[in-house]
Amino acid sequence: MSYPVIVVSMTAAPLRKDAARNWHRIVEVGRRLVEEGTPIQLNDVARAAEVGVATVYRHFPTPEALVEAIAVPGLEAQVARAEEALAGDDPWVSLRDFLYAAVEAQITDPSLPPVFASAESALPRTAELKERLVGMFGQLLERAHAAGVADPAVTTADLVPLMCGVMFAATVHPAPSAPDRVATARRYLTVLLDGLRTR
Amino acid sequence: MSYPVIVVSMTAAPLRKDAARNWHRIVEVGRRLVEEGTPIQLNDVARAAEVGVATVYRHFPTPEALVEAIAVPGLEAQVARAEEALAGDDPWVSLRDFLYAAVEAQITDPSLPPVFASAESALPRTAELKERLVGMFGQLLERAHAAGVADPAVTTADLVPLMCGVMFAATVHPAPSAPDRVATARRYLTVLLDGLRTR
DNA sequence: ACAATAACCGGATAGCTCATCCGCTTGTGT
DNA sequence: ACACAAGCGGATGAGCTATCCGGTTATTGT
Repeated sequence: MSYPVIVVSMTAAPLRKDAARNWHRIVEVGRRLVEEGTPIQLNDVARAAEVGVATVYRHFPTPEALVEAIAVPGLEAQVARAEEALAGDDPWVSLRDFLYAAVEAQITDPSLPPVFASAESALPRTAELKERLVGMFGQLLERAHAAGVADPAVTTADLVPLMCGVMFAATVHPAPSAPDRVATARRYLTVLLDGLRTR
Repeated sequence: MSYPVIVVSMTAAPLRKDAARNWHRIVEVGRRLVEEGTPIQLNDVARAAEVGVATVYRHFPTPEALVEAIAVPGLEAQVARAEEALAGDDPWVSLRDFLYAAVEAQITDPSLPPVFASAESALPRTAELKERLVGMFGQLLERAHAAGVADPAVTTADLVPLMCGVMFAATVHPAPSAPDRVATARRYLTVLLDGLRTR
């Protein structure tokens, strides 16, 4: 998993040099742990990052907050994809392809699912990205509704839960290899899309 | 939530009188906790059941084991329903109605979802019930396949994960009231069934 | 009825994880 | 160079888990 580095203009916090260094170390370690599927324990993160425990807790009050920070590049990538999708002209194809890409991203990057599954965010940056993303989800679905190709009984508010459901279904009894998990998730999404499409 | 009492002929263990009494007390407390959504802590259960900690751990080595014991009546009820469904003559209607009932049961009885979500069982009784149930799921789906009304791309092995996905989708951002949650779950199952059905 | 004995009880306790507090250090602006 | 704010880190206590073992209770055979 690697994303293009995007420099964000920090509106609020001009972090001190050592603080920034530690922040990066912590996120680095966190990313490694998330990737290998280890459940995140903040004290362990501190040790692995060669940083005091309090430093970790200062930056990230809970493991979820750390996961959110780790998820930010992935969320940004999704936003970019959603923008591309909205630029497409076939509402159904745009929606479908975006959702396939989303599912694949969520399997590949294990920091994403928990962020979508939890209702509120610990980090403002994540909250903002999620909100934008959900908005774009909504537009994509609205377009499909307007074109009469998507079941109007399924609303914008349903889309995120349904996608979480697909992810969950594909990982409850997890397939051994990552490619298998992607394939399974795609299959389940196909079923969902079939159910979503009007005929 | 209440089920008819079904006396099971214990093949292996004729429990001593006091042991049986404690077992019931523990399960009773456990059921109450599960119903009110409190995460199960075995030491708390012991205190609430007015029983030693070791007694609880002896009967149920892990919280999951206790949950499984609590889920048994619910599982038995599902088996009964599945048998009824298999007695029906329209493959699609049987499958559909059974799945609706299953979803409703799983929302109503919070001990059920974790049992289906975890791959292996701590209690032999639960393992047996789950196995039977999955087998009947399979038959129901097979019949639908044979009648050409269900997408052959979705196999028996997919059915449980997909149902778990529906459950998850309906509870990620949980609706306040239980009836609302049931309604949501039914809606999501409708989408799944639409995607499952061949046209 | 009464041992003998096997099954069972229960709580004290050791090991472990979590998260906070506070004395000290480091970076930053003047 | 100095002052001071910002940040550091680990010792520490609170809370939870699960085991061990001395004592108790039911059961079985006579």
